[in-house]
Amino acid sequence: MNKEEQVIIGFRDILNKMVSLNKPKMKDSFKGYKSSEVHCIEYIGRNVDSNVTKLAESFYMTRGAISKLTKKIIKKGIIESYQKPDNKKEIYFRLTEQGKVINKVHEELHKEFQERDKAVFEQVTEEQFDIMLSFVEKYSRHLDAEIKKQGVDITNRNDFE
Amino acid sequence: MNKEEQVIIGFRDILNKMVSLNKPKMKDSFKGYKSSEVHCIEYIGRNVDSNVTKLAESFYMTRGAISKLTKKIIKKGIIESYQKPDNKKEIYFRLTEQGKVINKVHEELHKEFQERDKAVFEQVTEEQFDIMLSFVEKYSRHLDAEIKKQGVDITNRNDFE
DNA sequence: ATAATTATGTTGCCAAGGAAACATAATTAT
DNA sequence: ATAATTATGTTTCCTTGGCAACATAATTAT
Repeated sequence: MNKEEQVIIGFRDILNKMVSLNKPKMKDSFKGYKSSEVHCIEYIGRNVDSNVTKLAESFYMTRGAISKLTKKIIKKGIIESYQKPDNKKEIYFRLTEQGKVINKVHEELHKEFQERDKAVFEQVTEEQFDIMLSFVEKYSRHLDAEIKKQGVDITNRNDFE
Repeated sequence: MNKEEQVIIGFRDILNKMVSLNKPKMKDSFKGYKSSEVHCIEYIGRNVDSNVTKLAESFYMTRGAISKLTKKIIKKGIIESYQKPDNKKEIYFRLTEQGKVINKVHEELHKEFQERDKAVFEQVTEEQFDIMLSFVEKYSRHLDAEIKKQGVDITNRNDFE
């Protein structure tokens, strides 16, 4: 296996391991809420005027799936939808008070995860971070260009190559 | 967003974009076979004495899911199972002739993907690769240790934090 | 030797999410 | 101004895969 593959597969494994580790904790902290729901809350908490399309693009999921997910958490009273007077098409989401509480807990958990992995990141120098970020940006832009070239819809599930 | 997050989220996006790009190509090349099936074929082609458990660990999926998946592609005649005389418990898989053909096509496709992204990787120096690989290895080992510490089962789905 | 534990694989049930068809609003072309 | 195209969101149908209970084989403890 060459180094290109090693980097990609290495990061895929890291991401999978992080999920394996974080999911049970998430479950404990958010009795009654699914992790997908919590992610949704997180995104809506961070981004004003979130809508189905933006969520779908960010999560690499279909609009259909997001539509169902948001409907479910609206019913639970965690988020609410609203529209703007000059646009009858787009439907935006924001957190309810209850949602803000959950988001707070989630942020705490995030800090706990960062704390857990601090030892690893402390060993990484600024320069090394920049090298990785530069690679990420270049590769991401390259893939964006290819996606555009081939007219692909990126809103699909993540099960990796 | 700090650099730690940027690196992780950046790689997550890259992986998702790669899937978005590769999936349609896979579909075209393997009419009748799902991408999950092709991955399974690839793994079995590369690793002798593959079994349900090893596949599950490699794909971060449950044994149950792999059990169903392998049963399906056995029915299609792409792989076959066998056992060893001294072990009545473990069931191994190998490619059939038909499976080998598919695997060949898949390898070609892989080369095509590498060719597509060559421009990006050519810009990465050996030293930069090593920095990324060193990070990947350290982080991976750290997560392994945490997983062990918490007694987590890693065979679960990949939908990222 | 026997019992308890662990490893491996399978099955049924259920939830999550993709695909595609659809409805409606907004934008662009003519 | 009108038609065609594009963007956004929803719904139905179906597949995938997790979960948990289970069966059986192998290993370890007693």
